[in-house]
Parts: sequence; structure tokens; C-alpha cells
Amino acid sequence: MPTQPIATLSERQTLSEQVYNDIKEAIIAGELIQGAKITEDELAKKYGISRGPLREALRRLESIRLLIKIPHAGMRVVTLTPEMIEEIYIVREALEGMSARLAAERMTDEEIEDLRNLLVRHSSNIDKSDGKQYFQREGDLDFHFRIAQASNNQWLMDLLSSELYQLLRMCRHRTSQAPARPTKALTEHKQIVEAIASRDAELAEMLMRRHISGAWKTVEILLKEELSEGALQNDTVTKQ
Amino acid sequence: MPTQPIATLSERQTLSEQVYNDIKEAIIAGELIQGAKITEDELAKKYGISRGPLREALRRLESIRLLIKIPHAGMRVVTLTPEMIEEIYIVREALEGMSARLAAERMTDEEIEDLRNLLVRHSSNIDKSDGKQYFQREGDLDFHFRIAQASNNQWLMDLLSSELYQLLRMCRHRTSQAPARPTKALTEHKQIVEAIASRDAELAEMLMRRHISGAWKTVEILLKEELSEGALQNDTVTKQ
DNA sequence: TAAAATTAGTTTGTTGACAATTTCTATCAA
DNA sequence: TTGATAGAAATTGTCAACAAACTAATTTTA
Repeated sequence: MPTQPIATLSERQTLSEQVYNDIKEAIIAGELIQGAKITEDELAKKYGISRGPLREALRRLESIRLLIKIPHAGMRVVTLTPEMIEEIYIVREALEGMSARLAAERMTDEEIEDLRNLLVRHSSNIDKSDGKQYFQREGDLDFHFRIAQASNNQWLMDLLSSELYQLLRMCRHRTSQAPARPTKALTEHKQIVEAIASRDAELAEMLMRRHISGAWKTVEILLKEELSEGALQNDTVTKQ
Repeated sequence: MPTQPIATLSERQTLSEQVYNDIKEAIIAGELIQGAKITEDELAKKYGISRGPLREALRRLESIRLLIKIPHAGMRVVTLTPEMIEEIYIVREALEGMSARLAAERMTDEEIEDLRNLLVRHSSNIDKSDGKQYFQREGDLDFHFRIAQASNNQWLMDLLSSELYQLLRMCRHRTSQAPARPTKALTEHKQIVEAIASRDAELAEMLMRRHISGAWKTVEILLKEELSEGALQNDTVTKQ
């Protein structure tokens, strides 16, 4: 029984695309550790392809800032320093703020209803899940993604979904960080949806920006704690 | 006489990079016309390189949105529709607004002084130049670029300088459009610098956003005029 | 005659080999 | 022991040929 209809245009992914996705997930999940050197031959063998398509995949990963390249000297997995993470949150505030503004102007009533329902589900998840933060995180990104979609701005959407959200996912893996404020975040999400529902673009933007800069402040504190712990550990190591 | 010092690290560009820059400028200048199909073999011959490095260059051009690719079916030069141009200005408003905010917080006094001097030069250029819009345009981008730099946010800077400003340059070539409001723009630039100088981040952001959305409104009108002219021309052609 | 199917031709995707550059290692001099 | 230097190994950059996919033109069929 052929489950797939015959495609006029190849729905089969190109090797380069497959490997691009595989490596992307490997980086985000931390399997390829930060700062690690990438050697083309090694990776090509690992994925069983030649260097041509692999290089193309690597180039794409470079363009979404998951890899950093130095000509003739190779590529490394990006290292998410606290400074970089701050940069990410700053760009995010600008783009998602605008995204919320546009969503307030352009989102259909149906989409708004869907978004409300999504938040209801999140609400019940918070009560149930004892530590199942994974779903909370994905849910969080889902919320933001839907607003990006509603902005009806292709570039904005691409920027957010194919670059920024990937980096965010990586941050979350890195700091193994609990959002730590699920109920607060949920409340803020609800406020944002209501601003959108009442077509108040100004307010939607303001709330979204506050939401994100608030998230950054929480992350910043976590990073500082982590850093001082790290320093402590380093001390111990040095003293050995 | 060796004018170049001996380099430890190859300052010689890779073929891929050279061709990337060449094609980029060709697209922006309109030598490669919008919507035109790109065939790898043809371009490779034209630039005298093989398809390998050419493909890499094309991938990079795709990542900065100057080319659009459909797997197995080839690439085309991007077509700047009015909708796309609007998207560009919207993203620009968000990013440059944030950029101005950060600049107000982080720009050094020296940089501010330089920026003031730049505007003085622009001022005198406006008086002199009768229609030398080229320099005005480049000057305009220079102003915005310096603020992006002062944001001290690498990602923001990259996004603006290597993606957005290239698209803007292309828009300007496309619509052969006079900024049409050089003195007004200059006044706004001055206001922005003064907001930065007084370290008023809120105001700097607000003024920058107003400056850009104002620029969009002017462009929008120009595009509509162009469109109706185009429709008129089409009519004529159809009637022939 | 018009629509569908087949086939030829063009273009992209992939491969493995070769050239150029960098990095590492071992040697030598201070 | 330290520093520089030269050669060897490893890695990236480039090339040209082959395979797979799409496009367009021709033929076949209703």
C-alpha cells in the first residue's frame, strides 16, 4: 500500500540537507561539544557521504551561527559565552517585540483562539508535570513560534525560527537550565495573547519585550551562579 | 617593491570568497537582473572557476537572501516585490531601533564626536551636490552602520551590515529612487545623535524607529506610483 | 486536435583525486 | 631550557568526471 502519493517534485531530501539537519541536532543536543574542532573528513566518514555535500551542510550551519569558520584553518562548534547569550536575548527582544506588534494587527480570530487553547494546555501541564521541563520548553518555543508566524513577515519568521530559536534551544541544553519560572511565564503569555486579542499592537510589543528581557535577567543570574561555581571548581583543580 | 608585508595567515582570499563578492555586487547593481535564472555552469565559466567553489559562493548568497533556491531546479536572483521591501523595512525598524538604544548606552564620547562630524560633512554635501545622490546614499548607510557598530552586539551588526544593508542597497538600485528627503533625513539623523549624546536610550530608539518607518512611507508611495506607471505601460503594450 | 506519455537534453547533486595551505613535530642554535 | 626553523603530516581548497533529477520537445493515443 503506497502511503505516499507520487511526487512531481522530489520530496526526497538531498544528502546535504539530511546531514545538515543531523549535525544541527547533534550540535544543539551537545553531542558535538562547544568549541570542538570539526574536521571534514571525519564527519564525512561518520555520515557516509563525500566532502562535497558535507561542506555545503557546514556552510549552512555557519550561516545560522552554529559553526564558526576560519579560512584554511577549519571550523569549530560555536561556544555560547554569557556575552553571546546576552546578544541573542537582545536581538530576540527586538525581533519578537516587532513580531508581537504585527501579530496584534494581523492574527486571525481563529489563530487567537488556537493560541488561547494552547495556553490552557500548558496550564494543565504545569500542574501535572513534576519536572518534565522538556515539554514546557518546547511548549514555550511553540508559543513564540506561533506569534512569529502570525506576523505574516516571511523574513522575520525565518530569522526567528531557523536561526534564533535554534540558538535558544542550544542555550537551554547548555545551561541545563530550568525555565525556573513556568507559572510566571505562563501569566505573561496570557497577557500577551489578550493584548493581541484586543488588537493593541503597542501593548503586545511592550509586553513581549518585557517578557523576554525578564527571561534574560533570570538566565543572567543562572549564568553568574554557574560561573562562580565554575571558578570554585577551577580553584579546586588548580590546587590539586 | 613589495608593497604588501609577508603574511603569516593567508590574506589571499579564497576563490569562493572573491566570486561571492563579485556576484553580490553584480546582483545589487542589477547586472544580474531580478528573477533571472542562475545556471552554475554558465557562471563558473564566466568567472573561470569550477563549480565547487562557485556553489559555495551561491550558498552564501542564498543565506543573505540575494538568491532563492529550489532543490534540483536551480537558483534565481531574488525579486524585490513591494511586499518584500516592506518586510525589509519592518525588520530594519526593529533591529536598528534596538541598535540605537544600545548605542546610546555604549557609544564612546569619541565615537559620538566622529558621528557629529560625519553629519556636518553630509550637511555640506547636500548643499553642494546637485543630484549626486550616490554619495548621499552611501553616506546614509555609513551613518546607520556606525550606530550598528556602536551597539557592540556582534550579531546585530552582522545582521545589519551583511544582510539588511545589502538588500537595502539593492532596493535603492531597483527603484532608482532618490531618498527624496535628504534634508529631512539629515535633521532626523542629527536628532538621533543628540539623543545618543545625552545617553537617552529610550529616545534614541524611538527616533530611529520613527526615522525608518518614515523612510518606508516615502518608499511606499514611490513604489505605488511606479506600480501605476507600470500598469499604464502594460496597458499600452497590451493595446499594441 | 488535444492531452498524455515517452524520450532526449540540460542542469543539479555527488564523488574521489589533486593542489595549496596550515599545523604539528623534530631538530638545531643561542 | 628556550626559541626559532625546516620538514612532515594533516586538513582545507579546487577540479573534472559521473550519477540523478528535472525540463522541454517529440511522439503516440484518444
